[in-house]
Amino acid sequence: MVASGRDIALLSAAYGAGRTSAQRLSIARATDAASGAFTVDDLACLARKADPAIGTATVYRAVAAMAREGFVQPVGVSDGRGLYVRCADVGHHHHLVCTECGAVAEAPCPLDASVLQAAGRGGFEITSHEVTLYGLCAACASGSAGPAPSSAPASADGSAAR
Amino acid sequence: MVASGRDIALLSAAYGAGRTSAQRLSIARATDAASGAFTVDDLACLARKADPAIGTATVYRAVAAMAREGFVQPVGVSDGRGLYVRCADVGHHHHLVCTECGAVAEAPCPLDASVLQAAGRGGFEITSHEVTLYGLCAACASGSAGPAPSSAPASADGSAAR
DNA sequence: TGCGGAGGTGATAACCGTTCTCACATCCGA
DNA sequence: TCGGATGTGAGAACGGTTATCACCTCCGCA
Repeated sequence: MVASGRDIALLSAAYGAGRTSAQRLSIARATDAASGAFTVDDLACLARKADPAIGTATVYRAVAAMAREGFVQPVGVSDGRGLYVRCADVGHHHHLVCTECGAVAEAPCPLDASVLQAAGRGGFEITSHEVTLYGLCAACASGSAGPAPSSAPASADGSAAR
Repeated sequence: MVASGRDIALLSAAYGAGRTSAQRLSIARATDAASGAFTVDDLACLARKADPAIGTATVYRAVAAMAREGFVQPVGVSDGRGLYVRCADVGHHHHLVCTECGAVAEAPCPLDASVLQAAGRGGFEITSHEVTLYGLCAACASGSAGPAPSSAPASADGSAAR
């Protein structure tokens, strides 16, 4: 495998201290190439452009490893398929999902301790939370409906707050 | 079918103005009997206590109809199975999920307009959002680990905020 | 009360995303 | 160079969900 210093940094960020391989590098690069949210299948297609022999099981294993490292984050389900996003920021944050083109941006946590405490009245002891914001990205909002990818997750799982 | 006035109200809340049936009544009652979050399979088991002949497809159709009416709400995925909760409040609200016993409580929306606007800096126009809070219910928090149902969704989909 | 159409039902097959298994290949430390 | 640990690909299996089809039930109408 031909890996530059940048690739080595990518592999270490994606898989931690585990073993590396050409396939895993292709998959890690595919997460960079993917704009917005992607399914395992999307990732497999992208990775196969670099290495057509990559198996489905390998992609699932790599995604699981990257999720374990926090390099990608699951953000719901689209059409019964798991949806992931590549997280540039490994700290605590949430996601803004464009319902038009599927683009995903990171957002700081909009909740603070007092808000969570108030929400947890009634004896609930809140330990973690999950926030996903849906709307239109700048490009889609300005009317010039951006290039909608074929796999655009119009709604992560249809359960957006009404 | 033997339906009291209360059952009629239940059916109308669950399925809107559509046609009713004994099976749908059993399924609507099962959502009441289910404590916390439930899968379609849980619901089918509960409904079959009243009517053992209810088919799987019927339960899926009924759940889809109830979700359309906002009578139940999807709250993620557990073990690849869709997870739903019965919503007493059809207005805008979110859910507190106990990671110990799977109990679900409703919580008022912890976000206000200014918070959402701040989160949407960068051109994102936020139209809706989804918040799920995880933690321990009063019973579990007090140490007397409540009765954990066999199907307890220890974590809705493992993607709770880190 | 009887009729007819709309729509719900149960059984079952099919679909499809995901996981498991197994033999083999590759990597890395000794 | 060797050997153990671990990644890989192919393909089968699993399991939740959906589609199909013939039949049944409900409801409005005359």
